[in-house]
Amino acid sequence: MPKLGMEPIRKTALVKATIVEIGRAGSLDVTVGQIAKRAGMSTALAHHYFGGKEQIFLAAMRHILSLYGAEVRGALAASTTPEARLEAILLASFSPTNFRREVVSAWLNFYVLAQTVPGARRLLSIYQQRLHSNLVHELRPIVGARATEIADSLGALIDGVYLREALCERPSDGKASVRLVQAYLATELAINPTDLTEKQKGGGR
Amino acid sequence: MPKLGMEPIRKTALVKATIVEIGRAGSLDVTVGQIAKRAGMSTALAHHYFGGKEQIFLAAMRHILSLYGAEVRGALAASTTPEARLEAILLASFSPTNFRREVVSAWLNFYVLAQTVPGARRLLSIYQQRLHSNLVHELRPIVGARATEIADSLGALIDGVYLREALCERPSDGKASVRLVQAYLATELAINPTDLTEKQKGGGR
DNA sequence: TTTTTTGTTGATTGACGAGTCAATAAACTT
DNA sequence: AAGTTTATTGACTCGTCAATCAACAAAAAA
Repeated sequence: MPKLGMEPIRKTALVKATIVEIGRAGSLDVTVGQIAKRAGMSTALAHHYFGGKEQIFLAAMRHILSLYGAEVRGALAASTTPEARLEAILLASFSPTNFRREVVSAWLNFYVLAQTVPGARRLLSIYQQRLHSNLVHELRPIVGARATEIADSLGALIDGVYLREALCERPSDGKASVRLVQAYLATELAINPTDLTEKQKGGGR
Repeated sequence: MPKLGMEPIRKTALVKATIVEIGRAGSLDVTVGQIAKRAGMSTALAHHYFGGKEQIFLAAMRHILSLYGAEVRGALAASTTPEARLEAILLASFSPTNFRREVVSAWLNFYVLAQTVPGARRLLSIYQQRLHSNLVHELRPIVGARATEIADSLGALIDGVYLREALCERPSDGKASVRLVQAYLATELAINPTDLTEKQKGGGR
């Protein structure tokens, strides 16, 4: 039955299966056999297309990251004001696509993977840098010099929310998470004008 | 050479070795052999005292958690005002003891462990609850009803900072982390009066 | 039609690792 | 002194799993 052009199909099947299996297992202790089985093929074929387990993992990570990236890009393109664009980034981060249980679990495990596999670390660094620069870009016009600082906090906060989501047994609640992060952001933005006004009035308190 | 009363000595040696090894490996893929070797004994002895790998891991987790707990308790006892006690909690969270590379890495991996091992999950839940209630207790007199909400954010933020610390290759910088979290806290506390005033003026959004 | 490329798998290899066991030895009890 | 408890380990079992290989099938190229 060898239809041609199987490679991309099989690869994406494997990648998706990998994410599901990692999500199910809650760890990277997932055998190539499990992944291959879920993807509907033999372990040999998985090795044939990817060469090794590590590369399967990296491909899965790349997939998650690119899904996330695409969603952010789309959301950004649809917004105009910095405020709206900030919200768009948050919304994308906690969208149903990215905030599914398995995905969050996979995400957490990729953090672990990044500790040992340089390739994984590189991917994660890129994601962090992009998030950071996106945030800074939108924050700058609103809060000026404090942009980087706030972006750091926001980044950490988002990661923290992900982390806690991975642990709690309730089904994911993106809404609540967005609200939490938005509340932080609102606070941070709300205090800024005050701060500025006070400074203009001449009174650094 | 069988001196008596070895059990506690060997157990703590194993626990410490476990944390070191997990920190070094950056994952839970650590063999009992590695742990035992670092602790200066045979694998058989490790099994003899703990019964199995999982129990060694749990003991290590309990150890980290109790270290952290002790430090928080001590810091709390030495402070009086809610503000000082809040700061004390942060300081303890990022103290050199708890914010060492290996410990942070172990911490991250315990999050992963908690996904699959109920015992680990229980331990982590206890930690989270305690942190949360500690924070709420100190926040309540300052921010009233917003206490739980802020405590949630703070908890997530702390975890997030830990997460990022585990990844970045620079040596741990507790100072900077405390500063980041404190900045958030300061913002949150600073805006509170304003918020109240606005609400009293009639604008619940 | 032969040949080559692409797809596919069952079976095998080789390594590694958790947990067990039997054996040895020193201390403590009676 | 004989027996019991505690400490300790080398050697072994048993399972698992990543990776490889040889072989087969079908489409494409020659």
